[in-house]
Amino acid sequence: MEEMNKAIVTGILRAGAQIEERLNESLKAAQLSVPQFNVLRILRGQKQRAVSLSVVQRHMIKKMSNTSRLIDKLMDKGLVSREVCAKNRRQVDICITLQGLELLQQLDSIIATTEEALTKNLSPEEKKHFLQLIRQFSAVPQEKN
Amino acid sequence: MEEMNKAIVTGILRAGAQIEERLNESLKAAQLSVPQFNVLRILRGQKQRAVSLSVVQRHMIKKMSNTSRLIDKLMDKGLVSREVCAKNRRQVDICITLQGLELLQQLDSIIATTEEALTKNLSPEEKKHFLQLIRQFSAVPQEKN
DNA sequence: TTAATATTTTTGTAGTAACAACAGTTGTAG
DNA sequence: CTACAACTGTTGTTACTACAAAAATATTAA
Repeated sequence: MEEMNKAIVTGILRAGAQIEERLNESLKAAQLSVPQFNVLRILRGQKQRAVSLSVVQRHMIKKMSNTSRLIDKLMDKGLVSREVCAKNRRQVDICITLQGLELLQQLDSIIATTEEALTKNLSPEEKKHFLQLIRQFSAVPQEKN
Repeated sequence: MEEMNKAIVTGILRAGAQIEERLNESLKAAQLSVPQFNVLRILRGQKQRAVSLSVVQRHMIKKMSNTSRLIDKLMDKGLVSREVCAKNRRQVDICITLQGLELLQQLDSIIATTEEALTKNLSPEEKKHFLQLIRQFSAVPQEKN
């Protein structure tokens, strides 16, 4: 059983490395790193609403202590905007720009193709089952931070 | 279906991040990073046999272009030895030291516990099935490098 | 043998991440 | 109102990673 646990853990790590590698390739032309791309998608998910840094962090895959500098890079590229929140000046309102939305839209089909290629070894039935299991794996009993 | 592919991909990334986080905690006391730990296990898997850098790289989870410097760190800690290969002086023979083996042995139970905790949401049956699916996910048609 | 090519590892460089310390703003208690 | 604590985000520092170029050795061809 110990062996099985280890095999599962390394299997996930291996699959994750494989995914990151492919995504990196797909994003290279757009000069985006995987975390940057994910932040853009998080912001798009907020439907144009400006959100604070902490909200972005909560949605990120990795905790990432320096999200500030990641946003800096996206700012430099004109993909997001950032301004001090009027209601609480400790916070910053972050928002995806039109240019950011356009870039994402352009990447959508590329990424969809990559994701399809990555999952091609699984049949639709297997995908469904796998998704259920991977979610169960990551499920947290309580606390949803 | 596109949505399902995306959900699977992000699910794996999320699970992977979760695993790395836990492993990092477990290895912190030993001052090892996850890649360093994995290299040590790879070397142990070779049963004391000295192996070249490229062999280590082939077994690593991430390609990692600078394995040299990772090995440097392990050398500094006295966990591995490295010497120029006698038969082909381009290569280096890398070998885990006794001290490295002892450290691994000491970590084995800690890591086993961590891995068990990480997989606790799955029943034995589900683990078996999940392992089969994750392996299928990562399977490569041909080429086994 | 010499030159050209390939293989294996190392190193330079720049970008990215982790951790902790810091600064600015807000809330609360006296 | 002032002082203290809490919250939010930024910055300093150090270490790590990726990519490409370099160095050292081996192999091949002329």
